[in-house]
Amino acid sequence: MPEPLVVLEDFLPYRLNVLAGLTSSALAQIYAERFGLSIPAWRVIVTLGQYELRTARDMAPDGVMHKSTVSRAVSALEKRGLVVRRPNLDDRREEWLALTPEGRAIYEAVAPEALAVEERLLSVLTSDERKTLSSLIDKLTQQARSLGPRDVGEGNA
Amino acid sequence: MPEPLVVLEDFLPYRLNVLAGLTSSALAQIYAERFGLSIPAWRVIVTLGQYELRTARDMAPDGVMHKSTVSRAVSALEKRGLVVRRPNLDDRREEWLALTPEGRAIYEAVAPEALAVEERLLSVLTSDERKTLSSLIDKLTQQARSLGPRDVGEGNA
DNA sequence: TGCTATTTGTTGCGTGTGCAACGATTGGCG
DNA sequence: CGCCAATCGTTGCACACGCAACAAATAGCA
Repeated sequence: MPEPLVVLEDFLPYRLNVLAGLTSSALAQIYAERFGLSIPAWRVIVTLGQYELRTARDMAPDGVMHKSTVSRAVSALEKRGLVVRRPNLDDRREEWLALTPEGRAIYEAVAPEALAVEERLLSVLTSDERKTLSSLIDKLTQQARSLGPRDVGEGNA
Repeated sequence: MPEPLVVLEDFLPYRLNVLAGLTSSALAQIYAERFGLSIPAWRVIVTLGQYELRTARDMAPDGVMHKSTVSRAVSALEKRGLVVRRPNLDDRREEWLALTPEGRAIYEAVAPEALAVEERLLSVLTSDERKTLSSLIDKLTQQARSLGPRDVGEGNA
């Protein structure tokens, strides 16, 4: 009898989570089944492919990943010989991270597939719509950061 | 030296996950700290507040939540006296679920706060932008479903 | 210099999640 | 009717995550 106060399927955080979850699981399947990578590992790989040399903390700008998550992902990648650590002699608290040749090979194999999934997703949008979407995501993300300045981790709704 | 194949901060699945994670953690804080609800529990509560009478499987349309997640959330809510189960005599495999008065009270307390968070998020968008966003999310969600027809769970990128 | 606070990264712990297997019930079809 | 497949929901298991505490190193400041 009582009219609904919230309609879940119209609730923005819920819808964002459903969409993010769908895209993530599509990608995670590739990362895992094809390359044995977790999502944190993928993020480390792609960051090192992008920046060549980074510290563990740089992997999680704004606390998108928890530092313990990064630590374990890096350990796993190092054990597989995909990433190497080098001491930073200027600040021995941190370490420089870099891809090994094997790591780079995986990066060069995964990246195109990830981009292909992204492109298949975006294929239903026009060029203008993509720009609009990007702008809207930026606005919302910025606003969300200003509201809850805590760590993110994964996310539901 | 090698140019990046993927720029993570431009990668749509990543950005979607960051945004979804930020909004989720803002909401989860309210659910948990203020009402002792997990996110699956919140979804059950809001669904029952919306539909009055549902089965456990209805809580997870399209497999947005795993059925085991729903099962445990319902058990916890029943133990707290917020939800009741009734056998469905027409099909004794499933059970009808409904909010108790206490459950409804919590629903009526949480829902406005959740909507307030949503409104604060959306406050940076114009009315037209909100409609556009909604449309874009729908298009992408539909496309994402057509690509990977598996369960969702949470989601990263 | 010396002392405290801060930062980087690791690890133990508790918890929540997905998966797969299962019991119970129902549906489909010969 | 009788049998096998499919569906609803629960639970044991393994695993990943976040949190908090921690060690090591550095920064800030008197």
